Amino acid sequence: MTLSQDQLKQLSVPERLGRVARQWQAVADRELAPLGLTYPRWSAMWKLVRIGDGASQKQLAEALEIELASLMRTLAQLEQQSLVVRRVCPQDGRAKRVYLTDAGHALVKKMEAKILKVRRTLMADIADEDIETVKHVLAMISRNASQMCSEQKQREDKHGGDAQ
Amino acid sequence: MTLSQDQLKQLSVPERLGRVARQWQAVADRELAPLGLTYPRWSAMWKLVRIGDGASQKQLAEALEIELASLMRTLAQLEQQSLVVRRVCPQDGRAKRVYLTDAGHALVKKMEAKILKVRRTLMADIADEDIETVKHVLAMISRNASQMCSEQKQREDKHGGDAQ
DNA sequence: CTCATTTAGTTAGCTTGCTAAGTATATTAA
DNA sequence: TTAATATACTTAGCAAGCTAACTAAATGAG
Repeated sequence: MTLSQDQLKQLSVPERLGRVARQWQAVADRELAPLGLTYPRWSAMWKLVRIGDGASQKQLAEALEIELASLMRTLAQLEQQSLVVRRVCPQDGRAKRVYLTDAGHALVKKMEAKILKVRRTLMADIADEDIETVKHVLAMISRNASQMCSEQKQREDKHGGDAQ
Repeated sequence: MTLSQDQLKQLSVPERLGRVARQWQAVADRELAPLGLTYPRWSAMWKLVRIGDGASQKQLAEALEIELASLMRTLAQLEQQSLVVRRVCPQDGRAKRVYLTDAGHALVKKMEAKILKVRRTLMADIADEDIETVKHVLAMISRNASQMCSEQKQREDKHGGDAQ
């Protein structure tokens, strides 16, 4: 797990992203484990509070930037732990709204300090303006990736779609 | 897959890391798919060439920054595709050295252009000094995470190890 | 030399991301 | 109204990271 400066230098940016993301997740996971939560579970609850209790599964998935299908399992687990409930939306019979239970709300309160602690520790000694630069660069990469991705899809449609 | 600037702003740094890493990997995966390769497979071959054909599995895993156990599956697949072979090291009967086959070498040559294309595209319009900043910040986070991780482990050992 | 410890590799099984395919409800067009 | 399409959810199964537990070879202490 320990990663020397030299080792890190040999990795290109994209490789480092995945590596550091995994590392961050592992640390957070370990910190939140005593509450009986894993990274995807608490992050779903945390995000739900931020976008508003009662959001639809679809909205929550979008906010978390994961596929709806990926969210299903996590919500099922949280529901089984009686931390959230899903109820059909009265306005739209297809949609289901997600609500924290009382136990869920209580747990979110306990989570908060730990999440902030992890974030503060991992970001220690990093200048604010450097963080802004990182955010900016990540946004650029993300945009470039989205663009390249749609170009790739077009290409595939061309080749698969018409067999000229 | 498309990610608006606004959406991205709502994600905190660690969340963005995972998100962007997954995006990068998806794009690269799609680009390399015509060669019959997935991200972990070509990146193992690519790294093997860079650290030297004939490195041990252990060394390769370290260079890739993944666990040896995670590498096993990938190497087994590559071996089945006849792109690499694993042979017991004559100097150390425990270790196995990994070598590219002729087909493996040929494929690496084909990969190169595509990998560089992806990297160039995703990094387009990003200033070199900003990239340096990103590398630096990622290294800091990584170090902070390693440190926090070992503290967490110590805590666990304390609690589990001796029941004082 | 012999036994204990370390190290490299391996297997098995978990997690959580993904895509693809299916169902039920809403919406739109004819 | 009815049929076609779109949307929200769901299920099933794949991919590749991880840890834990095991084997076999090497190393080191006595």
